[in-house]
Amino acid sequence: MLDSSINGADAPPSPVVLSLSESRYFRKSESRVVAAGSLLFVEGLQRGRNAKIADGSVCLYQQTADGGRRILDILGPGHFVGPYLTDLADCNVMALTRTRLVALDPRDEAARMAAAMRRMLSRAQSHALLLRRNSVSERVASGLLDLAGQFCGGGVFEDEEDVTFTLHMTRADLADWLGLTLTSVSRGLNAFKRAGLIAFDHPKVITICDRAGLEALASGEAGPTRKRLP
Amino acid sequence: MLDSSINGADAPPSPVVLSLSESRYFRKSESRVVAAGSLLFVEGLQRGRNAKIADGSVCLYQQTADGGRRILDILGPGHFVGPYLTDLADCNVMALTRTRLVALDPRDEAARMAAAMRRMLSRAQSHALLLRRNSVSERVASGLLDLAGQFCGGGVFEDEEDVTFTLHMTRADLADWLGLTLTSVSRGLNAFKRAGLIAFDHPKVITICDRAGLEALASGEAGPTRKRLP
DNA sequence: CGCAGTCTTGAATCTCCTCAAAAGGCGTGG
DNA sequence: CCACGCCTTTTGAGGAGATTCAAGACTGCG
Repeated sequence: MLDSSINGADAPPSPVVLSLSESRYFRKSESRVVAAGSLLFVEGLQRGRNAKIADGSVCLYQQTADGGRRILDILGPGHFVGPYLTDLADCNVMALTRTRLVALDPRDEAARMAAAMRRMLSRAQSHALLLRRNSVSERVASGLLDLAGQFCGGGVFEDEEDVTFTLHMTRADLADWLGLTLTSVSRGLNAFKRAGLIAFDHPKVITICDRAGLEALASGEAGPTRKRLP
Repeated sequence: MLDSSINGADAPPSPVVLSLSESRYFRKSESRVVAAGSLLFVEGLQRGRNAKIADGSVCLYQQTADGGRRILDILGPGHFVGPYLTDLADCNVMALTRTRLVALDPRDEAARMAAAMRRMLSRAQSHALLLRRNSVSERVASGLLDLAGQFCGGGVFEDEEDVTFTLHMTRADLADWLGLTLTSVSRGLNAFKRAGLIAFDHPKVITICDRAGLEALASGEAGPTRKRLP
């Protein structure tokens, strides 16, 4: 699913496995392009360097015993990856597309990592809250808004114009992240499309047309189909 | 729900709201008993002290706009509470029973908080993984095992003997935490009881009889009722 | 062009939720 | 001490929504 999902114009034939602990690949103040589908960190790797995502997209996942993958989070530019994340709960990080990482200044690495940890904790709690709600619409809408906020080009995401971004993942990955099935995600996206909330011709290029409507669905306002606590 | 759920033998008539930022209530190397249902931190309180739970039970929750509560986590002895948690995502901490807190030695507070943050991030990710699985059995089994590990008396939880612990929360709180409804939790618990996995006469005192069986259900092995990725 | 993987869509099943009512626990007050 | 009321818990019947199974369209690539 995740492997070979993106078609880089000049991507190397085999994915480049890049371990940040190998300094020849990654030195201070050096940036390096990582091919799509490549593992940034191999499982159990203790040593390594923390780095900031400059461009591209990365997913934080967990390998299960039966060979399946559990996507915990999708991280775009501005997020930090590295041992501070992967050391904890035997998580791995994988690039979903061509991703450029930049090293951190060792002088303020500690402070950056503390802030990144707080940010990731907040994201994990928000995601847990999202998964608590059972509705497909809420989950898909929330996921789209999260991705739009991360990949909407400049990062402003303020004006009322429609924002377009590319999904660096398949429907199956999206379903994995949102705790749904492939078919449910597809149905949800197409329902939003029919309702005029979003638009897409190519399945991977999504345009958000009615952001307010999506936010209403994401917060469970319009149509609390199922349970809601008083 | 959360309020006045526990009947302390000599609990004060009205819950004691205890803010750790008030040094007269909480000074270094001083421990204090907190009555059930009392708020440890009021919403938005920025200042305060981090502390370790010595005894009792505490829940980390989020207040929603419509007045509802969303329980993010249940924390027992050994966990740390304080601004490091509540500052992040407008979370609150509330005692579920008589809880004793102890202050931290300021010399190693920073290291303790970093470790506590990692631990909470790991827990949040695990909980998100749990909520991704839709089955009632998996969620209830996982929740019981988590609570048993936290409140099983000594903390060993290794021997094959049955372990008994008290639920410091109602079925509704459990359902809130696990992303289910009250009735589903009750059904799940009674199904486990009928199956001989657990036992309880009093609804709040649970005995785990077949831990291996619970773990099998928690991991989704026995009876993947719904979706499972290949 | 054909193939493999991805995406869409349909129909049937099944789980969980909603609504509802009854039983049990707990503290209060007579 | 027992009755009463409040809250919690249990259990039933019904229905809505998601999943499962399955087949067909689309994209990208060799």
